[in-house]
Amino acid sequence: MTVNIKDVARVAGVSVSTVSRALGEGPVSAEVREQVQAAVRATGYKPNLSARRLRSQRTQTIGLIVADIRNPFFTAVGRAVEDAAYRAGMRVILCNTDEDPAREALYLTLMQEERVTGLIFAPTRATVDRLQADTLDFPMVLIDRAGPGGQFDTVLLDNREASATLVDHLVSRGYTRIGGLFGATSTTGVERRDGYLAAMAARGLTGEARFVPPSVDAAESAAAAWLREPDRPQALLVSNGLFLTGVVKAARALGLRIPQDIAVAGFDNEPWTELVEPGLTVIEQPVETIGREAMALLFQRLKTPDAPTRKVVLSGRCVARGSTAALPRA
Amino acid sequence: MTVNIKDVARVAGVSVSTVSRALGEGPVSAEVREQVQAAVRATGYKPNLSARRLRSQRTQTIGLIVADIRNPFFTAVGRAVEDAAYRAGMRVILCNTDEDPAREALYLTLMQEERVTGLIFAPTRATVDRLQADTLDFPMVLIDRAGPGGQFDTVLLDNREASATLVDHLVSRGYTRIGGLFGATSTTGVERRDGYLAAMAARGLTGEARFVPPSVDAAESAAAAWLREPDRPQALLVSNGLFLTGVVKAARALGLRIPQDIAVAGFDNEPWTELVEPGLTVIEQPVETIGREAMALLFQRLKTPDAPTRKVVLSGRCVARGSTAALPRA
DNA sequence: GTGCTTAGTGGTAACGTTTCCACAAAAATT
DNA sequence: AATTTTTGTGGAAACGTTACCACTAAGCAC
Repeated sequence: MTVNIKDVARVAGVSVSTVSRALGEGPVSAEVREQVQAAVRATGYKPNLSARRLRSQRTQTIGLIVADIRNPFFTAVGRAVEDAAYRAGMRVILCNTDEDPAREALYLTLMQEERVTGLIFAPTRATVDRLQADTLDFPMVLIDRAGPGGQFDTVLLDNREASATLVDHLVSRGYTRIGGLFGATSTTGVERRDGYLAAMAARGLTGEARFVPPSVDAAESAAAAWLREPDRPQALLVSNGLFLTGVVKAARALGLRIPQDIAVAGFDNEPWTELVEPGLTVIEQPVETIGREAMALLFQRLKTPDAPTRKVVLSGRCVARGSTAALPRA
Repeated sequence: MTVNIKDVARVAGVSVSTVSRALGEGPVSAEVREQVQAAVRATGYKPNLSARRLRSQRTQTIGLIVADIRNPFFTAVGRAVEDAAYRAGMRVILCNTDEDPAREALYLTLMQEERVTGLIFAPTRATVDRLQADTLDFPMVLIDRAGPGGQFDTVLLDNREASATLVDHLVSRGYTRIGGLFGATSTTGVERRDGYLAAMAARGLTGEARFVPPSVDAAESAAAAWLREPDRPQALLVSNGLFLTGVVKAARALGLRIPQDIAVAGFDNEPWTELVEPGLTVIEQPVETIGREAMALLFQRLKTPDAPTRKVVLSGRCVARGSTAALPRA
């Protein structure tokens, strides 16, 4: 049926092992290498990666488990991870969990069965505590979300700082009654909540944080309900790009103007946040850096398995726009 | 080192073949199956997928090659493909070509080496003509872009119709000087251009189509240049979601109001197109359907390899918004 | 009771590579 | 010139599965 290394060997008039060496490393005379390459071209030989992986015990595959590739944060990170992987001659297996712990568990065992070289994982709060380094046969790097202290290499945003930056920004523009909308399933949501509450307290203000399931629709209805309340906040701090869409939708639906009726500040500097009037103030996450750094940590770990665990904390950049324009003096 | 099927057999007190049968199909007594499962739990056995694939000659893997997963169209399609694949117990290998023919060729041979069960591919114009069914050892389904007539199963939008719908819509709102911005590397761009020109001609109007490389920045600078010309068009038809971002950016930068100074109609009903004032008129593509349908075609082809090639053409839905509001009578 | 199917099991040969080992010839060292 | 090292090569044993074949014991029809 399909041509294998034996066929190439026969055509080239050399042994199987010589073909293997000619295609990979190993001492082969220039003459023989030429013959082998010619035989490969003549036969249309394509090495079988399953066989190679089985024999060599190196899969050259890395796993990437995220909540939802449609979340623009994960889209960008995923793309960066894949670029880095393919550049290093590795493949990527991508899995979407939709923040469902059952699916996380499923994909985690899939990764074991694939014998991945390494894994990059953005876990929910529910599974993050169950994670045990010693049950895995490969290194794992956590992204976006914090794991149990010091067990895994991690790369994430300084979420407390970022939230505080947004609070400070809002307060400096005159807002005092500021509400916060956070993702319920991730440690990220919790950290951003904490940073928000701490910054509010430091200013002598009391905040109100609400948690919502991670979807545009959930954010929209939560925001709509909140904005209909008689003593609705003057400003909303919104924990991610999906939520931002929902919040702006809700504001529009209620006929509320941004920022006059409700100011908005959030996360993820998507192109459209600049375009929707009057421009949304956001924390820009260094998404490419996060993906690249995660791969770098993974490769480092593979090289030096016993090195101490590293945690890379990156700072976001505050992009101020019209959605948080200064409140007119009362 | 890592536990294999032999270890399980020893612990369960049965033969290797019995373990294999107990975990897969095949006649096994209830009692023995129970023992095997216990042994699997006790040993923490995880089957080695590389070995399984090599021996069974079934990789249960499908390839997905797209231009850029960050293009929201491909993000959504990709997600739908992955859902369908995992539901069928298959994995997905995702590759981004950035519309580069060299990378397309690279990934195509990668797919051969992976011995994928099937491939879903959105090729550039440059490679689409080179594609030969007989050089591939697996079925391939083309998405979004048309291939050489009748050689491959295909699922795509009715691009001519969609463009014509937008033209008709614009004309009915009073616009006559309508320009078109299309992607240079895909047949999609060409088809949308054709539909646009035909519809214009049918109305007795002459159109002007410009092609740009597939990136936000290219679209932005092309649009900016066009809109600075003295006899700039009244309306712009924009061939995809990435371009839309660029065009709106360009209009904003030049201080042009939408639709008073420049009307805009485009493709891809992203959430933000509703939010950016005054709302962008777009053709909504049935992205989930496209992904699911591609997988369905693939499975159908695997079941009946010799069935005639099928081409599924889906209609877009026109979502009219403020960016194409009626022109005041002159 | 004899033959015939079928469920359940074990042994073993693949699947297509890479890697280890042995060995010869050539090259480098003493 | 004798020796050690290096270079290039082939044979064969893995890697961890599944699938094929052979076989026993049990069930069934006559």
